[in-house]
Amino acid sequence: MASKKNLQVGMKSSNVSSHTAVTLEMVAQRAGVSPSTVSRILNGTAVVSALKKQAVDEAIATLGYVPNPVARGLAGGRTFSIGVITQAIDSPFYGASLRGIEDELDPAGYSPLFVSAHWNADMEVRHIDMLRSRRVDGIIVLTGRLDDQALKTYAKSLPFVVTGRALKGPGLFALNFDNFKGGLLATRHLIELGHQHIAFIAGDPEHPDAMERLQGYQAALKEAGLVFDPALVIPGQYHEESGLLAIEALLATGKRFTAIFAANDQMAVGAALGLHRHGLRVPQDVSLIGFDDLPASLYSVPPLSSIHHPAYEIGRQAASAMLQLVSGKKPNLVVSEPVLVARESSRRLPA
Amino acid sequence: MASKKNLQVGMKSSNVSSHTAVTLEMVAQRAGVSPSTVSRILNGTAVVSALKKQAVDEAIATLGYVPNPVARGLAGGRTFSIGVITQAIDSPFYGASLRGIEDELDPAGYSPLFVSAHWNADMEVRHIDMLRSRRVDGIIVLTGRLDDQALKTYAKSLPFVVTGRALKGPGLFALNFDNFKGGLLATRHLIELGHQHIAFIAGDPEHPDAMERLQGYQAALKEAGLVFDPALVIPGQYHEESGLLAIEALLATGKRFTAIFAANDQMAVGAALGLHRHGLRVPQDVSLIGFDDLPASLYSVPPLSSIHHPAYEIGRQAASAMLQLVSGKKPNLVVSEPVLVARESSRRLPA
DNA sequence: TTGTATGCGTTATCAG
DNA sequence: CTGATAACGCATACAA
Repeated sequence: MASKKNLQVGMKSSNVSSHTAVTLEMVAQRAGVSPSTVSRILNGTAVVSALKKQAVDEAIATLGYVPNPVARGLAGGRTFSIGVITQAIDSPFYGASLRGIEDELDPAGYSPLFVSAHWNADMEVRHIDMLRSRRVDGIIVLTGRLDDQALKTYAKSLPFVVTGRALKGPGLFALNFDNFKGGLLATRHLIELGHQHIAFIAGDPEHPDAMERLQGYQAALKEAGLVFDPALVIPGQYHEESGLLAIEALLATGKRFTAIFAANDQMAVGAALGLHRHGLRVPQDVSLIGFDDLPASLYSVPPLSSIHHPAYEIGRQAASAMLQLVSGKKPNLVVSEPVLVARESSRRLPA
Repeated sequence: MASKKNLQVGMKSSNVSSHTAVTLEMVAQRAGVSPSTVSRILNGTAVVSALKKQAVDEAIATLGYVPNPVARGLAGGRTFSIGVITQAIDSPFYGASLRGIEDELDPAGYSPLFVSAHWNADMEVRHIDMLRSRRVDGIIVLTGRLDDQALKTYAKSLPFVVTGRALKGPGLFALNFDNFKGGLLATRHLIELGHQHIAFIAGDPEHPDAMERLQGYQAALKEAGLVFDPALVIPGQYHEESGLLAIEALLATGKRFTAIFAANDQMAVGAALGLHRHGLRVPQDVSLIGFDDLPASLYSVPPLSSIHHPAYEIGRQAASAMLQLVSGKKPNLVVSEPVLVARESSRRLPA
């Protein structure tokens, strides 16, 4: 009993708990049962008499016992830790997902182990091996670069949850977001505002989602009967610098454009600065819309119109799916749809 | 032996490594030595004959042996994992520090265990307990809320590295940043530009660093012979919303001001939007400077002047210090000084 | 239902 | 210098 101990030792009351060296064995002794019984109760492995369960629960409470995840891991049991492979630990977009994962895992007693792969498939493999050597109970991969087949193979021996792709397989769950539709919505928005010359700042062609957004853009153009001009599509790399550079490239073409759709908010922000540098005002001279709806986009000048991409929710869902996977259930989740968030960076084209 | 098994099963070769079940014992057998010897070589615990070392190294290489951190942890050895307590896993500022920590720890074979305490001392305590139960080799606390005494007590049983405070103690290393000087530099910059009515958007009074920045602001005013007007100091919470609200509050006072120093970039960005909403241009009508120099500040419209706060470096240094601490050395690092980064949001006051 | 014995992969403590 | 042997804390076949 913590209070009793404090009394005995006469130690100065403090919120610093001395490291709990309370073992399962001690609990067993206190409760007058065998260690296995305690283990059974802890894991629900088998049915035990209500009486003993009582005693054990009490012992656990008074002793303040907390299982040692390390020992559990070694014994072949679970480590209660989930590996999470993100691309950059400081990404403004994935950051929200990480928070979602953390929020979902924590109450369940699981700890996330975050690692960054920097868009590098080899590093992803290295990290997966590392995570397995640490005996994580499962791995969540946020938009990885690993090919689907490799992922499927991995999933045979360890639960996997992946975002950003459509996949199915045993021990594998995928959460895909409709990037095509997002691209469609963004472009439609601009078109409905009267714009007919819409430039597109593309994401890295290596990213499937970037390509899907481009296709959405093209589809919207087509359904509106507008011509698709490849010269108005500027390549980018999903970061601010790309947006800035894209404006230069765009202006250099001499083509007319009254609106820009950037494949993500970071590039949109860069584009806004590029426009500003050339004395072009947003939205008076050029309408601008991004994609992802980063928290910061609400505070850009002017606030950026965007396509909401529920990163936090996706994180929670991925973690939730993982929790179900590790407990043998089959995840059953629907990912939310992209939705347009019209703010001040886009406006109707003056007649 | 993995290769033999593969042969038997005739399994398709793939780049997905089947989980390395290569144990230290197998290495020992292959090398014709005892497990203890292998362990010694691995940890440099004792001197072994060059000959045996050769054999063991070879066995390790050919077998592709990789130590099991979990077993190491249980055996009382190190887990090669470092707990990192940040305040929000998706903070734009701390994100850079996390990356620094990751970059420094990874090559050393250590893994960070990131957890968020959300500026809550109780949660910090909970996380520390959790991390200890996971047998981390040390804990890095990024600007925690825990009181110094508690931290010192914890550090007696486990290496701690803390940022954002000045502390000393056994097994404890603190990396403090000179926020006062930063505040001084920012304000001086504005004064040198001819501004005499400088508002200050303060950070949360609960944060010591926020108070230090305020003091720097006051000191700069004083050394320039300018009067300190408390009405020009608006409270804030370090987030964008605060900046936005601060502008309203500032304007409501009716006081004159030609420049604003926000205690961090996030509030500066919010302030920029607030100014924009009132038709006030930055920097033509109001000069603005932030603090922290977030990566995104380079791309705000206009690019934000700020005080560079080397978050990434601090992360690396914290991790480096931890690495030294766990290996019994005494860290010897100097934290870099704040430096002014003048961009386009601040300009000379027209005569 | 419950207890006993064994093993998980390493490190650490002993003897030699 | 090196090799047995005992923990580390828990889960789990195997017995009872």
